[in-house]
Amino acid sequence: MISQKPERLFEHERNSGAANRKSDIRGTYDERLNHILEAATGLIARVGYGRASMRAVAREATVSLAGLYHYFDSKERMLFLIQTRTFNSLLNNLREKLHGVTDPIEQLRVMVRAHVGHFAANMAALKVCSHELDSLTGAAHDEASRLRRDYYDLTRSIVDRIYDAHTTESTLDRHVATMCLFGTLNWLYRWYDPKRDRSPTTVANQISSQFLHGVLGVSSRGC
Amino acid sequence: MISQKPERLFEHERNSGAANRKSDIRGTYDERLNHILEAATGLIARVGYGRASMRAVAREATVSLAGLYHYFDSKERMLFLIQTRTFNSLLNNLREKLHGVTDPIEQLRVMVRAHVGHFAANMAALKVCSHELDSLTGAAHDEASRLRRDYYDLTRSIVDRIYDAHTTESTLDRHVATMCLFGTLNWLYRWYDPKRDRSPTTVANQISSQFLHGVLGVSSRGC
DNA sequence: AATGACCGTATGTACGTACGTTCGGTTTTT
DNA sequence: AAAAACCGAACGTACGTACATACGGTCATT
Repeated sequence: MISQKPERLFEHERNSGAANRKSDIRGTYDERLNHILEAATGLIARVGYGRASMRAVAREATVSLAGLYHYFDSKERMLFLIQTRTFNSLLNNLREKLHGVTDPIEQLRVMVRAHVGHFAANMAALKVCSHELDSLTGAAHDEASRLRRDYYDLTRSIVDRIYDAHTTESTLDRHVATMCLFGTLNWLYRWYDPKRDRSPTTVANQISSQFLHGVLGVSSRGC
Repeated sequence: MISQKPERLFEHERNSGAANRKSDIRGTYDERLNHILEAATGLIARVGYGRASMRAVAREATVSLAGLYHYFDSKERMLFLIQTRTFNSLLNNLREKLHGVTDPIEQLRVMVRAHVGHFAANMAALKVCSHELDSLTGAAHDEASRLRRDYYDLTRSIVDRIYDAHTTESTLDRHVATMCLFGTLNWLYRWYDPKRDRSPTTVANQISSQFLHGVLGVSSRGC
């Protein structure tokens, strides 16, 4: 675990107990942190992490430059928080949607649908996570990688089950197949605009269908 | 067209005619420019365009900082040259390999093989082209986009022919299908290491097989 | 009920640094 | 001697971060 600053997130609520707080027009600590992170996410998605200066983030979030450093002690930690939150919500969302689904093929459809849906609802965040993978260093990079790895493992286990259940013998490498899927999904931010293009569900259906036929069709059993 | 500095590239060769040049241990103008661009490409691929300082590029290319500006008048133009050259060689290579191939399915196999092969031989350059798409601005950005667009159009025309020849009616969006393929290909730089993993040919075969089965299998005709 | 120590939140300002670029000059090549 | 190639040193700027400070609440003590 990494922690060195307030960032209590969900630890002891201030003004604890009383639901009616008179002060604090701007909301709780977490709400304000969220607001800042959302502003930062949008800006980074637009201009990239390197070119997103803390001054610009502050302007975007209507906070003073120094005020930012009350919520995180460095720019890199800000990016870390963005990535961590996004990946956690991606993972939790997927685990939840997967609950009760047993057919591997349906599991994959659920996974793709969840991912595309999550993308459509959080384009900026997913763009940042896809594009700024290596902007973190040291322990922060490791922890973010661990989260990404969890997401991969979960998806990979679905792919494995599909192979095991439907394929007699196959020349396809499962890692390659999984990475192809991730490529398709992580590249979305380069071209897909849910507002302009077909609906997330439609796109998700096409992606899973193509992937499933691609993987199953290549096996010696045909369709 | 964009040009405003020497960058003669292939214009009047100096030392023309004589193959035996006594001077110039360091080679012709183009050779030295290439050397610098290659050094820059490697560095940018490693640390990203934003963090690749001109000082570091100069060090990497064993040129003085000011010496760089003899070859291009700005950092952005350096990136532009890298992207332009890579895309041009990608396109020319593909057009050449496609020559004489008429079967659309074989055309797609050729395209994927060419791309993966080109990637394996120029990992750093393709990484830079995939990752720093939007680091160019203005006219340079437009011209790079145009090249990318040409590459897309060429691939898209193959996909179209596949659909037209082998599909009676299909619910699949051709643009989506093409972008999925590009996602798979452009994401290679995130995970594929030809030295460690399976050979480029093997990976290319798997990618094209999956894609073809994915696209054809979904059509109502089955396999 | 009033006091005062304390904490969370927020700000303005300044520091040091690293960056892209330029300039004037020197060396090398033709 | 002219031109091309190259360089050291500097300039201006924009950045991340640190510092000193201020305001408003909370709460134990008086």
